[in-house]
Amino acid sequence: MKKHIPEKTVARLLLYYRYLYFLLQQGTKNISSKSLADMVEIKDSQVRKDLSYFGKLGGQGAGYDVLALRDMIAKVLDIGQITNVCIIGMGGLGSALASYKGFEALGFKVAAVFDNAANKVGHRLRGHTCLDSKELSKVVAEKDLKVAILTVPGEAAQKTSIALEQARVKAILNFTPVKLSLSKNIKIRNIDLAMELKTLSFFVK
Amino acid sequence: MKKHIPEKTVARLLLYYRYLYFLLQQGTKNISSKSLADMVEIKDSQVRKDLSYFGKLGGQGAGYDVLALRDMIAKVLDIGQITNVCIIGMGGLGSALASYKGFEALGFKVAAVFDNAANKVGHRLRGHTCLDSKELSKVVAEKDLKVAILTVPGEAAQKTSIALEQARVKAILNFTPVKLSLSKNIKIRNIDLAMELKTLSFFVK
DNA sequence: CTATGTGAATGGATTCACAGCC
DNA sequence: GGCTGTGAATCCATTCACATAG
Repeated sequence: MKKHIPEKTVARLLLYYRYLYFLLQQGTKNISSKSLADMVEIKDSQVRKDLSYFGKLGGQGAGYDVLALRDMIAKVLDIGQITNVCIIGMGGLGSALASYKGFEALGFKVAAVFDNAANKVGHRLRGHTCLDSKELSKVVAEKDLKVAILTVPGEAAQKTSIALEQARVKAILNFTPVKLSLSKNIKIRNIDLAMELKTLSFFVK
Repeated sequence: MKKHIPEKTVARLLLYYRYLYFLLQQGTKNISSKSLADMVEIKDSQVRKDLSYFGKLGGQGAGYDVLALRDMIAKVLDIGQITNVCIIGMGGLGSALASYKGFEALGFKVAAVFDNAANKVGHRLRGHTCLDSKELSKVVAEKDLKVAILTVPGEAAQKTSIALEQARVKAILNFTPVKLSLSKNIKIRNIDLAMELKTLSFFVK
């Protein structure tokens, strides 16, 4: 039971959640750290350590109650709550993410999409009316958006991210290969798809 | 100058490469580990440690030669070589990746795309004729594909990944939220977009 | 006797600090 | 003097191992 939770642990909680969800559907009531660890292909001690950040959850000698554990994780991760997000840059990737089912499944709702190309602004794209990037500040404030997904071309990334910061967004999921320089009040997570592919293929030898 | 190169180092090499490329265009001939580190927002010692895996590259007291360094990284990472990849699952995400410019920029070429839906197979999608997943083995062998991008729905992931293994693919970039169970001869890299978004938004509090 | 919760040990990556070379 | 290359020190995450509760 500590205060600071590592990022890796948060990521694993979600994996646990998915399996617990599945187990519940099957009617499984109880599970040991070992069984859960096997499903995720990690060590049982890792599971216990991760869970220990959140207090005593399992009866000793008896494993964990699946329902209680799932609910605890759901609460910690705010699963069940809807979180509104916006997407800036409706190119191929942005458009795909605008209708990505995986986000919905975790309670994310794409509440606004932006672009600055005249042939996109004002048009329906993947169920959303594309807004002009100029309206970012206004819309972010109106809808109280805290998280943005950045899928603009690299050249526009830094400029757009400054606009996001000014619009008081709290976090950016950055799909551009550009290192964003912003104040550290704003949390950034980078996903560089080409880099992932390159790193993967490097080890194929 | 060691033998085993950490994955994190490989990922950073690509960042260095991008900046070196840019510096060359500017006509910058020489750079210190400190300047390069500042651009990437890491410590200078990290840069030197990463580079030291590949031998002595910088004149001591004199920094690194931009051109030589860029070429070294290009060689290590096979930049300039075309690497053919395939995509399995032409939903929204798969389609977006099929025409993703970032891949091209690093020398990846989408050489085949697959799906098993009757309304997709045989049709042109993003410049590629969608092939039937049944032909995986045949096409992978013909085109000597080593890397696959997996963007099928979660339910189909494990089954499809087995087909990929049988087709002798060497690496999979897995966009499904499913933990693939395969032999360890096959290298897997997981990108769970919803998890990334969830992990990011967890820390917004 | 079983399986948790957690300090202690390990392992890996990052950072420091400085000897060595330009 | 300036800056690299690298062992040593540090930091953080994972794993071990065991006292403890049921």
